Amino acid sequence: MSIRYAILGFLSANPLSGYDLKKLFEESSVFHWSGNNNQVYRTLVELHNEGLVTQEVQQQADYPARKIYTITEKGLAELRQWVLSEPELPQIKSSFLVQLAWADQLEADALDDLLRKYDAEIHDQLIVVQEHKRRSKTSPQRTPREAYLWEAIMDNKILYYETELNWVRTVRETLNEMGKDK
Amino acid sequence: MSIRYAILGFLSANPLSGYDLKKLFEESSVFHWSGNNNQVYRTLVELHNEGLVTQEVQQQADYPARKIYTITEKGLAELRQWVLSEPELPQIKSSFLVQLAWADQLEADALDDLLRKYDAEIHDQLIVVQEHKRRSKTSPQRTPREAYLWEAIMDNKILYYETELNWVRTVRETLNEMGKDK
DNA sequence: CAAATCATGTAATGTGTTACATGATTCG
DNA sequence: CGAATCATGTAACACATTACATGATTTG
Repeated sequence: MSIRYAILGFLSANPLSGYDLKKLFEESSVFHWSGNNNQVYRTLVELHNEGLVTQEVQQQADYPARKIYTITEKGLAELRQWVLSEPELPQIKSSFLVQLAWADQLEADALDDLLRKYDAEIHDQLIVVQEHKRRSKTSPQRTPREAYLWEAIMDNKILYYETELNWVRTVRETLNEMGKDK
Repeated sequence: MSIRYAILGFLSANPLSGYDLKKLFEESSVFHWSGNNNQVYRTLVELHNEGLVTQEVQQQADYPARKIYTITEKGLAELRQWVLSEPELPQIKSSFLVQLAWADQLEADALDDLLRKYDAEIHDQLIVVQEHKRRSKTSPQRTPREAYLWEAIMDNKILYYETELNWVRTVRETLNEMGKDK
């Protein structure tokens, strides 16, 4: 999947500029792109060439001009079609699990330190998404059902981090138990 | 993180050929690379140039020659250092959540269908990793602690899919409840 | 006899990040 | 007065996938 459908999605709620989209991606944890300019601006040019969006230049006094992109009928159709396409499995890249796989060479306390740091990182991130859900600004919320869907998406993230946190704590405890036996 | 540490990790247990590594990546769900030739063979050449592995060509009657790679002291040192490096947050790319975000345009039954398909996919994958854990072939298992670490890694995956499955079922039920009200 | 396996490798393309570049304005 | 914000865009590079290519052997 590429960023194009996420962009079409945002535009289906509101016309936006590249800069707006960039910020939406930066702020969001669900839309996993970093919000780098290169990708956003290039994709908008592509979508424009394909006639999925229209462009309107908005002049502003004392500020750079904004290019406002609006989704077309064709763009809406493409989005609708993609939303109906076969769901894919989430792709998880956990460099931490790879580290753990070869962590047997470490001393007990170095390993515990690693787990402690991972615990802290996950915990921080959990706070971030919980806070995010409370504010829930990214959501268009046009209908009650849409509001629920966005809430469910946030809950998915929260559940993930909660599960991860429980897991790492169990692992730490078990390893410490094992350490005592030696 | 790049594939190089995963390769060094596998080589720290056993000398292997590029083809062996490719298959390990293909079979594994934890090591998230697809096992494409390009990356594996190129990375091995790089590691060889940097002196982190040595290469030995093994001639075989009736089969193509294999290039067996063995990790060097320098390679082991680099691996050890990486294992101690700051753990990173897992990167999750869920195109399904992006689909859901814009799924309010769908009819109730089309949306339910989407959720049902996701449920099925996750369920299948859960079976795969559970089976994987039972066989647990990828693991070198040199010490009891290492055996536990590999088990914990498998459990992490299993917990993830279980949580995901519970989540999608709750979402489906809630949406069906909401549908009745109409 | 077709397909899969063994084993290597390259080409083309997709996807994503960081850093660079510009230039005015506003905020601390 | 330095840093951040607004707003656009490009260059270079990192990481990853699919497909192509070869050629013998084994399995269904």
